[in-house]
Amino acid sequence: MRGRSAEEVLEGCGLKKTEGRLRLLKMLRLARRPMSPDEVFARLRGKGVDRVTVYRMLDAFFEAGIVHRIEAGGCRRFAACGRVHHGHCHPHFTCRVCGAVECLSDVALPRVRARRGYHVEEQEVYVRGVCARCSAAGGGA
Amino acid sequence: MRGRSAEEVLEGCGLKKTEGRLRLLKMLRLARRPMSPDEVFARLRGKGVDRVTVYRMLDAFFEAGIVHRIEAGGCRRFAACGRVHHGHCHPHFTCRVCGAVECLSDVALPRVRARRGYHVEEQEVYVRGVCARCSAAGGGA
DNA sequence: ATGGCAGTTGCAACTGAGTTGCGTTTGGGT
DNA sequence: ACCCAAACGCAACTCAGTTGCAACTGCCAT
Repeated sequence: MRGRSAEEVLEGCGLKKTEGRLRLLKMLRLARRPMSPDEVFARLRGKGVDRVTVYRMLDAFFEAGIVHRIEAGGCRRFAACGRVHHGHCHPHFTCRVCGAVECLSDVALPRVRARRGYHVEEQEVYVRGVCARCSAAGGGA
Repeated sequence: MRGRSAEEVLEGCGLKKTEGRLRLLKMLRLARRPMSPDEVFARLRGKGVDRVTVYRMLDAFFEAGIVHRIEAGGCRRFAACGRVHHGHCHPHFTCRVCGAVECLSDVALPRVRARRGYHVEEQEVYVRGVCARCSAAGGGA
């Protein structure tokens, strides 16, 4: 996925290249961290994009596998952080102080072994704590 | 915590022993699997317990550390599954077919190492798939 | 035992994320 | 250029969870 333009990515998965989608996809790729639908909507405000459309675009991206979805921080978040597909997973870190969410793409993820008879399909790991910036600012106290 | 009566548990953490709390705590301990506030409310229906009170009792139990809270399956769930305290964690399994959630208390949980400067406080692991019963019934197909 | 009060509860109204229905617009294949 | 499924905007709705407030009740001190 990295190295391909937003246009190519949309084309490659059969999604129409509308102005809103291109804008959203580029935004997510630049953000490099999971964004909530609300954050997305706030940034698109004034561009004539509806709240519902944001949800639908994000869902479409997720369905197409070009974005991954996490549930951290009380609401859903979406991220385009390379090599994304269904079932893919890496840990996500949520800062208790500033609320920021990050993908720990570089952290190895040990898979839980299934119990007898169980069929594991995907796995998510959420880590909560204080991020480096807030720690340095004494926010962890 | 195991081996102590519900009354002793409440007493031990400074919570008043009201009829509703005792009933709820006993229910959670018998359930042995995470229950959503709604499931709890459904079971207490007719007992004159308000929906808001259910939320508040669950929060109080969680604050007191006698119950743990997970976010699996789109809504919050609470479980009293022994040896519970803040920051404690074990994987939780959600069945894609029947929606049931289980604690995998017996599964070893490898901890994610923090990045430089980060301060990890708690970690949750969610596993999604098909449970043994649904697999056997062919639900995973 | 009883009096007081902080902790707890019930009710009603609210919030905020996400969904649904439907009529209109538009990308892109022919 | 034409057409139609896909995409969009709007409005109204659902559902989980929260807040404010008045009434009630464990439980501790007297």
